[in-house]
Amino acid sequence: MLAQYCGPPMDIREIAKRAKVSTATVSRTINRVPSVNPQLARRVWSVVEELGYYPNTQARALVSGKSRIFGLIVSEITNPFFPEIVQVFENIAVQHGYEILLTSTVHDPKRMEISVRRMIERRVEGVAVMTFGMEELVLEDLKLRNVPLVFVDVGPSRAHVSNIRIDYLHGIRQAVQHLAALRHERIAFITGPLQLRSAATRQQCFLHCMEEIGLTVDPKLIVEGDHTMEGGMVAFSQLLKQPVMPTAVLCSNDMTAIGVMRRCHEEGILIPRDLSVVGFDDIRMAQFMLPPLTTIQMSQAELARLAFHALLSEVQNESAPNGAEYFLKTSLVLRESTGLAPSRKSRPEKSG
Amino acid sequence: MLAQYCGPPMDIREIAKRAKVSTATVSRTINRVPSVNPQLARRVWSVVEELGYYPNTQARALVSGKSRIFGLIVSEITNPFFPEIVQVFENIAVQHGYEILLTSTVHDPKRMEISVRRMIERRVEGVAVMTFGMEELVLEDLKLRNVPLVFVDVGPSRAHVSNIRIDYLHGIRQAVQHLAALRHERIAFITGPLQLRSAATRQQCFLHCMEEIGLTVDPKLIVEGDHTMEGGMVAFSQLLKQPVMPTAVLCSNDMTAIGVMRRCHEEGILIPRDLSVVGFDDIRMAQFMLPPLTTIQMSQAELARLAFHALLSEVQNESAPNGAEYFLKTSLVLRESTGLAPSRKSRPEKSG
DNA sequence: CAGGATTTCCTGGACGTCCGGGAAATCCTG
DNA sequence: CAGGATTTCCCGGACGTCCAGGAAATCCTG
Repeated sequence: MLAQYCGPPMDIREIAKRAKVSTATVSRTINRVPSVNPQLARRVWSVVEELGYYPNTQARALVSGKSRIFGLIVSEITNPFFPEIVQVFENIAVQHGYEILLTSTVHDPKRMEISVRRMIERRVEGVAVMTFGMEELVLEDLKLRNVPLVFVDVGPSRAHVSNIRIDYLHGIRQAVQHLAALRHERIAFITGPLQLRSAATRQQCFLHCMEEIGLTVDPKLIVEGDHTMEGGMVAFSQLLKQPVMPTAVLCSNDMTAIGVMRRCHEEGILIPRDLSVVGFDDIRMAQFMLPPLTTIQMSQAELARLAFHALLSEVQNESAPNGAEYFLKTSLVLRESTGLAPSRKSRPEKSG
Repeated sequence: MLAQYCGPPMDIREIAKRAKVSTATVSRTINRVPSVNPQLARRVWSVVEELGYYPNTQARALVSGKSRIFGLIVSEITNPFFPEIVQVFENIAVQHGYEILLTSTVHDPKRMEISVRRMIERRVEGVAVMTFGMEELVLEDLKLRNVPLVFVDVGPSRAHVSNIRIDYLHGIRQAVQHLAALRHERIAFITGPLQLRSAATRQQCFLHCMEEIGLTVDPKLIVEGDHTMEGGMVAFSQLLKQPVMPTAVLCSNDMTAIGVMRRCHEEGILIPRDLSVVGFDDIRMAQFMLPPLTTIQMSQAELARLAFHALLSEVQNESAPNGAEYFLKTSLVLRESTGLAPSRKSRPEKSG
């Protein structure tokens, strides 16, 4: 039970006084150093529980030089892609006694700069940069201080800088071949913002996979989106202006695909009867769409796990001399937004 | 420009030495105390910039007794309701020089307990509890320490405990009257988990508003959901078993409504032709649905703002003696998931 | 130029914790 | 029971910063 004691000096000294031992003994007790007399330890513990004493992390951090905080930089928490990353990252962090300092730069360099400053001031032990290819200059500050970093896709090979390389090709190839198997030939691609390394890579993979199976890509069927739903709608509107419609659209991410679906709904285009749609990311929302979205999965949970362990092994000095590399696969998950290509003459009816 | 200097002791002492002043002067300089000679100040600043020095927050916290951290407890980050709260809360916090310690108890008391412990260890200056009516026992620990708290809906009137009271009635009344105006009479309600204070209140408001305009509520049309999409699907399946279908469904939150829409899609029930659906929360996803979901808005941004400022005025000792109260309105936003009630004769057929 | 009033700076301690070195207590051995 | 080897504990200092109080330098006034 917690006592009524409320006086300010609820510190290790107070505990020591009440347990009639020195502060050092209290310290060793709560840190479970074995060389402390069990009887004393019990006395200490009982006082600790009675007073509801919790050690002061900042004091600990100060003397140990370890803040036990990791920074986590994402581009936008409200982007449905990120919450699960945050969730999983936080879970694991807590399990390992770490706290996380979360920041969402809303693609704003100034916010990025501020957040880097915050992280340095709090003396984070490492930072996971989940912005997918925005190689930010401000991060130089962190590198100079030898703060371990982990990037996705883009990141220099350097000491204390790890990288998670994503195998976009695998999932995209599956998607393209899936569409091809369904007799699709005019396959459109809506890209992300091309300054994003990951978005550029996805496009290249698409082109590569099409070529691989001998399908030609009409350049007019490649349009640029911005990874938002609105961008997806706009991009798809452009596609609608084409003399010959594509029969399938592959999107650089799920939000784009959702925009496409929305636009289709407005236009009375039925998915998958008239058009097949494939997304990328497999955000949770994808399975909630009507129809549920076929998409290429890139496990957010796994990504978070990799990022955390990359940082953890850096701080535990198990680091590779020149930055470790981790790999994450992507793969197609089939749902209901893809179907047989409509024949050019007569549109086949959806069979139940 | 940052120097190549990388030695560990990058502290206030190092700056003092290089600027040939005492540490106190450096401290006062970076804290912008006016009583420092401008010439010295410039010398200090130039050294600070040159070395890229950032003061150590934990040392500051230790001596000042202020961690400049607020805790933020949400039920689930992956629940689309919360990311925007987190986003806005974080924004304002940073503007005020605060950091946030985020925790999502996944409705797990043990996780809640751990997170409270983490917060106490980091000596948070206040905690916003955004779990909507889970009055948690573990929070006693925080109250005992006089840590300012802010709750939504539920929370004792006590010193250092503020409350945000949500006016559910306003929005729900608008929704009910909107449906009534569209000739709906058999209106169903899918509740949330009833141990949640906010969910129970929403249900009561619904009943009240129906009675208010002389509509009777068939008890069979009140079914319990759990605020998830799956729960919404199950609940709606129950409604489908009724001899007479409702013509409209009001849901305790948007995810539930999305579940209903999904089930309708499977059953070939067209929204809004055969059934009108209204959600609650106005999460961003609501406008992405097909058709876009009519829902009752409870501004997440405003909620976050209120919560932050409640804590801020507590730490600034502008606190009301017995806990302040804040109020947040709700109101209907019309989209496309509601329409005229279908005539009573023709029941919607399953279209295959 | 003396004397006091200000301004401006520095010294020394404190915040809460942990660590190294050494002192005291305990045990074992002969 | 003496002597040494362990175990178990305490004292003093340190982490990086801020603050109180006092010393030094500067200014003003008569």
